[in-house]
Amino acid sequence: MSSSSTELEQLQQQFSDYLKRKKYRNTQERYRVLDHIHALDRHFSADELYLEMNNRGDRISRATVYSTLDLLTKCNILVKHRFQGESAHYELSTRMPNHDHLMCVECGRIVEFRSDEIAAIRDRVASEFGYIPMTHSLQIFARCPDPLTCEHNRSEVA
Amino acid sequence: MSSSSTELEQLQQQFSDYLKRKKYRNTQERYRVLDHIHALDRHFSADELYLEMNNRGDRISRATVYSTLDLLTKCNILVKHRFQGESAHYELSTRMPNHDHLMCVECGRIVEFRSDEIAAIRDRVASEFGYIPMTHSLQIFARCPDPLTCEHNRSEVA
DNA sequence: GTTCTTGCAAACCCTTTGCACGTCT
DNA sequence: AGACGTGCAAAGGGTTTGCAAGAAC
Repeated sequence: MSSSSTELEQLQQQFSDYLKRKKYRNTQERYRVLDHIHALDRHFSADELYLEMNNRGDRISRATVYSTLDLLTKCNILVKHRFQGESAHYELSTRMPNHDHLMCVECGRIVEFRSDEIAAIRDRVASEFGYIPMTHSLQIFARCPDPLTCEHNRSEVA
Repeated sequence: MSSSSTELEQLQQQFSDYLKRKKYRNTQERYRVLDHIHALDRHFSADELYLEMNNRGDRISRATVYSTLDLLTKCNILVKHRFQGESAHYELSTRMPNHDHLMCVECGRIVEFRSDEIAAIRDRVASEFGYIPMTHSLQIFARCPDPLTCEHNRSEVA
């Protein structure tokens, strides 16, 4: 039903609606950023996106990349995650819906998992406070089960 | 039942157990940081803590503050949050248990709310992957209902 | 034509690091 | 005594900002 070009068109429409609603301008740069993101299927940082676009000859400045990522986050096309000790990472809201992250506090290992319950709680809580729910970012901190690779074992065995 | 000195003693014991387990040393600085945090009842950043301690004549360096906050986070005495665009914020795990944060993507306003369900999901998910659950940080992104103060209204009314 | 956006580079802020000195065991 | 931790200041990395040139309306 939904071909990949249709999905991109939907994102462009969503972005365009937002820009119009806010009286921001429809610039080529903003749509070039969106197009490039759509071609990715993973988390990425602002700088990774900046470098990849320029490596492809799709010239753009860091300032524009940062500014556009901010707009795309505000209109709910992107989700922004701030993992421990790392730069901000973004991903399309439509990519792998309702997944979250479990991370080891010792070695930083990250596991992605799905939970529809959390999205339900999110929508309910936001509505209770009169907010319009958009998205969420949940990080569970835990200790990794791997005694061999986890730095856990500075001096203990498990 | 639990006086405030008892609560502090429990935290000190928890910290001391962790340091012993890891063969880290029991330094005065580490316990001074813990004592100061215990006296707070709010979120704080590393730099706020550094400044407050030094303003009180409780001299300590930034490097030690950062290092100690990291240890306190790893042993589950503190939770570390990374809110949008801000420096890392910490709070005692025992402060207002099981609460999370709802934030407006437009104006940054933050609402704290309680949900025991999320802690239950956290524990279940961590166990499923064989991890030892510790804590979590959930941020719900939404749009603020206040049309007067939320910057929302660059050009719209609601 | 006016206003907004872009690009560039410098500035900025938070955090980490290197090294000498001090402290814990 | 030896190893680890602290303090200081400088470096580092990600992000934001100021300003001139360019694009959108």
